[in-house]
Amino acid sequence: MKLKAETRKSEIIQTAAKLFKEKGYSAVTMRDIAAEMGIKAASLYNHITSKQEILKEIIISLAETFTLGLQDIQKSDSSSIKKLQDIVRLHVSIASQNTYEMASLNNDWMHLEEKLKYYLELRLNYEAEFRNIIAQGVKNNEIVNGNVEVMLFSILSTLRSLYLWIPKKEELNVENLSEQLSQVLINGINNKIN
Amino acid sequence: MKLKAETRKSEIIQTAAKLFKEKGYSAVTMRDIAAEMGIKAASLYNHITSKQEILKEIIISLAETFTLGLQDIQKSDSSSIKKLQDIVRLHVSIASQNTYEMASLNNDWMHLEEKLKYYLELRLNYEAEFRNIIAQGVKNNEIVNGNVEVMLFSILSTLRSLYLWIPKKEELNVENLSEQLSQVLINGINNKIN
DNA sequence: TAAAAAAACTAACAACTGTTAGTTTGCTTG
DNA sequence: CAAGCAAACTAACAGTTGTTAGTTTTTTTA
Repeated sequence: MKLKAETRKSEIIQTAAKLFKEKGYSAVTMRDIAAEMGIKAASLYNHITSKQEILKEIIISLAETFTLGLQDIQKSDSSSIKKLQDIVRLHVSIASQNTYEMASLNNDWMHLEEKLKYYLELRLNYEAEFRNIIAQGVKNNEIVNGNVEVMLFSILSTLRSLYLWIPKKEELNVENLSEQLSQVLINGINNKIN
Repeated sequence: MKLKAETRKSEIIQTAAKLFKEKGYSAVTMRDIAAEMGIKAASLYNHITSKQEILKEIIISLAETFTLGLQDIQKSDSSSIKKLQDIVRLHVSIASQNTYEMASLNNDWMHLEEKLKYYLELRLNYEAEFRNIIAQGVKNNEIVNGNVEVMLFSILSTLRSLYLWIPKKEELNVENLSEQLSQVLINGINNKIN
């Protein structure tokens, strides 16, 4: 049946993502993935067409999830600060449910072949929309009149690294972490007494 | 002569680091490195003992540079905020001079073999010292009384990602970028009018 | 329970991997 | 200019890689 095949395929992808996080795409062999599942490498090909397909499925579906999430936020008529808080929550939420896949998205995108161009489009577009939200906030006087690129880079770097850090938190409360992270990213850590 | 051999060896390491940044350690072959230098793979072995040695040299020397830099800052009797500004400058400075090597440090450390344990020690120690500086600032009331782990993670993630972003800046003024980055990381981006 | 479908298996391939051994080239120096 | 040496070369190795073909086992379905 199609449904069961989909299930087995997704098990392979999940297993692969886990190994990709540990050693990177290139260092993981089809035999590694098979061994982790307790089968032989050749058996994988009953469910997938190539190693490359696994990587593509991991990265593209995750990248599209981010893109859709950001579009929703952008459409809303919230304040710029509120939009940034929503973006933080988006990243915490996605990263917490996809810690393995996030590693491939961050570190192995360059090994995409046919889909590389499409991925780069998604990423560039994502960054441009993010930048617009910050720039709009500066115009509004909601956000301090500083270097927009530095703000974008700073926030996005932190959000993109979440997957490395979330697994170490024993109790993960998405709402709580998002709140704390927004606080730090938006208001800084300085205790301005003056 | 010893001096000339050292030079050729460091050329190999630099070439390798550049390729490692593009595709990761595992995806770069000795033949790739050789081709980039216009020689054959076997010739590399007149200067280095293994592929593994190249990675070790890249990562360990960079990690030690960070460790030494942080120790200097820690020793000083500056305020906690000033120490954080110094750490930002340390990272901007090192990252701007080692954009290739930073990629290996961030993404390929798990492929270290004999030196893996030592690397993990250095990293854990670095994070602990960084955490202490923040915690001290909280005690001082210099830093807001929030979640120290979140602050540490947020700042360190940004600093560790600098190598991805610095090459895109046409004009790189270390002092200037450090200043702007400190501003964002420490004071946030919120334009508190109230 | 028999047929069909899904999922595993064995065996093998051609290409590629890091590395070694032995040899040749070309520059430096006495 | 001859000797010595650094640095390149060719050829080859044993192991690993992704993948295919063909076959057998297991599970599902009628």
